[in-house]
This record gives sequence, C-alpha cells and structure tokens, in this order.
Amino acid sequence: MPDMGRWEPNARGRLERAALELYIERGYERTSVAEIAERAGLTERTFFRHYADKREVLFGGSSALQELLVGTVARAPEPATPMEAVAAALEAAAAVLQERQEHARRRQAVIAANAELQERELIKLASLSAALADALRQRGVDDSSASLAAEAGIAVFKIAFRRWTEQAEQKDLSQFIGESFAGLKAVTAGT
Amino acid sequence: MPDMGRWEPNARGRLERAALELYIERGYERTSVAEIAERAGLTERTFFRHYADKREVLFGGSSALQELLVGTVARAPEPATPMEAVAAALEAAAAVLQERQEHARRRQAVIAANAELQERELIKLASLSAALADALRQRGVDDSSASLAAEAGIAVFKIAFRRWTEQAEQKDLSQFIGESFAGLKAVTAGT
DNA sequence: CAGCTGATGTCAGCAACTGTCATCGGGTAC
DNA sequence: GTACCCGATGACAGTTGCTGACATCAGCTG
Repeated sequence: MPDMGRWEPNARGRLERAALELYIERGYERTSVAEIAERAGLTERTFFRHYADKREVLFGGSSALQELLVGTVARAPEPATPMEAVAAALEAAAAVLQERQEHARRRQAVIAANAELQERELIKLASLSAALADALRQRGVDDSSASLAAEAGIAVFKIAFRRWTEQAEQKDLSQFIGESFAGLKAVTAGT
Repeated sequence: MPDMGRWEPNARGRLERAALELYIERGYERTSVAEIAERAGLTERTFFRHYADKREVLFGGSSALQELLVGTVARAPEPATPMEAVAAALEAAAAVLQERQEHARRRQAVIAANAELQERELIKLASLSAALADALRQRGVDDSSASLAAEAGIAVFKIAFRRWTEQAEQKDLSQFIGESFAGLKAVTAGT
C-alpha cells in the first residue's frame, strides 16, 4: 500500500485494522508499533497520538460499550431491581456484540494469547463495573449494593462471553448471559 | 548503604522493600528499576532475574495467597456448598492479611495511584479466581457453578478489601467480607 | 586445593514511549 | 484569490523497561 498520502481519512480505523491483522498474523509480541503504523500508512509517532500504548488499539470500542451499559441502566424502568437493571444493560451489550461475532472471536483469540492484553481487558471490565455501579447509585441504589450488583453482573458477563466465544454451535450470547445469571442465583442462594 | 557486598542474603526481600519504599517516596512512574536495584545493593540486571518486570516486585506474596485459598477450599468439610467453601477460603486469607494491615494499606495506596499496577493486581485476582474454580471442580462441583462461585467470591473480596483499606475505624477485614457476602446474597436474590 | 555450580556483574542492544519542533493540508477571512 | 490559521502528521533525539551473551565471584564438594 504505497503512499497513502498524508491526509487519508479514518486514521484510527486504519490503525485498528492493521493492528488486529498483524497481531493475528505474527502475534502481539512480535509485532512492533512501527510495523502497524507502516501498514496503516502512518508513522509510529502518529500511532501514539491516537492510542496511549500498543495495547489500547485493540480496545477502541470499549468507551461506546460503556456508554451503552450506563445508558441502559439509567433508562431501566423504575421498579427494576439493581440486578434487573444490570441484566438489561448486559442484554443490550450482548445484542451489539452478537452482530460482529466473527470480529469478536478473532480479537478474543489475540487477547487470550497474551498476558499484557488480558491485563488491559481486565481493567476495561473493571471500568465497566465502576461505571455500572455509578449508574446504579444515580438511581438511588445504596453504595454497597451498587458495587456488588455491578461486580456480579460483570462476572456473569465474563463467563458468558468466554463460553460464547469458545462454543462450536451458534447459540446467542444473550442465552449464555441468561444461563449464567441463573447459575449465579443458584450458587449464591444456599449460603 | 555502601557496598552491600555481592553475597548479602535475601536479595528478593531487599528488592521488595526498596521498591515499595521508592514507590511511596517518589511514585511508581518516577522510580527507575536502576534506583530500586541500587537501594537494594544490586544491579538492574539482577532485579530482572528475580522479577519479570517492574510491577511484579509488588506482588511477591500472591502465590502464597493462592496456595492458601486453594488449600482451604480443598480441605473444606464435605457437606460445604461451593460458596461456603469459597467463603472459608476468603476468611483464611483475611486472617493472614489482617496481620500486616499497615503494610497492606501502604501497598494498596501505591497501587491505587497507578493504572499499570491496577492492571497487574486485576490479573492476579483473576488468577486467584481461576485457581479457586479449579479447586472447586476438584471437589466435584460442575464447571459453570465453579467459575461463578469463584468469580463471585473474588468480587466480594475486592469490595471488602477496598472498604477495609479505606476505613478510618479498625474493623476487621473478616467483618467486611461477611457483610459483602450478605449484600451479594441480597442483591442476587430478587432477580 | 581444584573444580563445579549458582548467583551476580557487565555490556550491548531492541522496542516502547515521550518531548520538541518542523511541515503540510484544508478551511477561513477579507 | 490570496493570505492566514489551525489541527494533524512527520522527523528526530532521548529515556527507560527489558533481554541475551558472556565474564566473574562466593561457597561447596571431593
């Protein structure tokens, strides 16, 4: 791809695509930022203007996901319990992810192969949890319940998402989330 | 501390102590590995022989904690439910941490001030969760329940631990864990 | 006392990331 | 239409985390 020109549009999109391709082709560790930038028709310095580090380029969508979760909790009907509001938010996220399933699988395979990327994913999930808890408090839920419902919801999501990406069949993420919620309820009931 | 000599004992202990001191004094980011090594009477290269990276030096005790959790789950009485086994494990961990409370507080303040360290802590907690789930499966718990009980337990621990380190009074970590378990049960019940 | 072994020191080097300044393209004012 | 302005990019030097390769040293073993 010679000479993309300095002002080609969608620099971020090109960087994200180039990075995912290279991480799949040669692995995360054996890919240098200079290579990503080159494939995107940009320089290394410009990469770091768009993304704080080499990991972040795989998580461009996480802020949108966070907004979706927070918005769904905020707009949950009044009588909903904290866990119901969280469940609704996860269902909304599941619907979005269900679309780009193949992209999600590829991306997850890259993350599963590298510890640094797993760390970044975990802190993104922690950020989602914190945002969910905030949204719940906004609804008048007490501090402790808000944190617990948010953490429990994210735990459910983690497990459901893993099963979804690892499955051979074609069950919906939404189903896995439902099953995991039921499992959590069962496991916490008899304590 | 001039000329510690090449063969002073307890190199790891000296490195951990020096690192924590410097992270407190000047912050994690403004501390170089060379400085840590110097204060410990060693070289930078030797630091990296003991710890994989600059973060890991703060997490030397995590493998012992993991063994404690796994061992407690394994030795839990036969009729214990998954969550009861997990709760017993967390209580055992709490007893250990309750001892070095001041050290835990200092350490946590450093971690709270830096995102890289938070990432590392999160992956350590994820590792604890995976180990707990394994120990539960060893007891015959089904896959899904094992993962869910482990994740829920770690979520409870995270929240209890945070409250414990932030409190002004002197309530025991064990109490916070009990309260958080009760809160989780309440929040998951009415879904 | 000679040799072996494991821990440490020394040195060179790569890649991630940052600060600084120059440069360019596209829009705006007049 | 020309001059100007501004945000995005390039160019380049520098720091630091981290690694590989080889030398060196203390203590043990025979």
